[in-house]
Amino acid sequence: MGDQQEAAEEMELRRGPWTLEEDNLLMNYIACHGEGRWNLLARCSGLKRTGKSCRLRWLNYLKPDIKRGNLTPEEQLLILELHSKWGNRWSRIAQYLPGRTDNEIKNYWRTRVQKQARQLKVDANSTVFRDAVRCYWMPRLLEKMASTTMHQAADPLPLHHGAMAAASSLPLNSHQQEACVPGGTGGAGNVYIHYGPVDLSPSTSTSGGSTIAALPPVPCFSELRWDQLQSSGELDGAGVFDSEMGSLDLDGLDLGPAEYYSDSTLLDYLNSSCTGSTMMMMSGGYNYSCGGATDGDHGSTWRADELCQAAAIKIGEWGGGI
DNA sequence: AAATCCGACAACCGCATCGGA
DNA sequence: TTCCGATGCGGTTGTCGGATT
Repeated sequence: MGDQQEAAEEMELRRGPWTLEEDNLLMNYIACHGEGRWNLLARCSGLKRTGKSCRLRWLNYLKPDIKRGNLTPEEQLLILELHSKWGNRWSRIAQYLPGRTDNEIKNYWRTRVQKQARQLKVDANSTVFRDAVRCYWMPRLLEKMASTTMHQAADPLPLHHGAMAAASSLPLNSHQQEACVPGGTGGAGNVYIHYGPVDLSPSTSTSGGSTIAALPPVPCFSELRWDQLQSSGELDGAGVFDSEMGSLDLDGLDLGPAEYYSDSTLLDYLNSSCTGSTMMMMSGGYNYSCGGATDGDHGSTWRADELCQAAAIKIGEWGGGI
């Protein structure tokens, strides 16, 4: 009898895509009772779903601060960097991309990044592919970011003010709030500004305060948790965003000497030993400086457009469009 | 115009971990 | 200390819509 009843209840459980009515039920219940206790929620809300399903639907789709739309080049860059460090730790990576879910990041990796690896006929976790990402994909993303920034700089609309206001109104979870106040490193560098698919209407500028207004206009990186990573020591110097200076220093993005971009095949380059270089992108001129890190000498310097042009050529030779 | 392919993403499943009794 | 339910995480599958043939 008990088994039959359980089986009958099992039969009633809904699966597959959520309907608008189910979404409304779930949102209303959470609005009244808050998140958590998912099994209780599933029983009491009238939803014929498992607690797991309710939790997933809320976290991945219904939660108000979920960000919609394509991943920005900045977000892609951060995913590549963090994945190279942590592997498939999707939830951990997601902590550093506000509004993005682990599921979304995982899907991005599987559909975009692994696709590139397949086209190149290498394993996505192989050293060769990781080096290819660092040497060619990341510069390409940086190029996109640079062009976006320059475009925004040329835009007469006061984008920054609207975005700052939007940022000030966006809630942070407890973990993120903690990260906003790293001990002993106060100052403007610890204030997060949200750019991207948020309401950029200047009319929304209500608060934000003088602290935000005093920030330098460095729109592309500010949304991400570079300084959270820096303050927590997570990157161990592998990627540091200096909010005050407005510069990004990605140690380990080994670009190698200039002749590699013209004279060598990519495989020759990847097979060569050129580790430990430092790549630095300055917010003003977008210059990359490359060279051996052992002596602290950054060597020769190229402009971003030159470098990315070379990278794009190499990517084209490989037949791997980004 | 119809059929097929393919990419993107939502959703499910199994396992691991955590925390309270 | 052990058990068990709740929750979290990562891998995988299913579905849908746009692109291509």
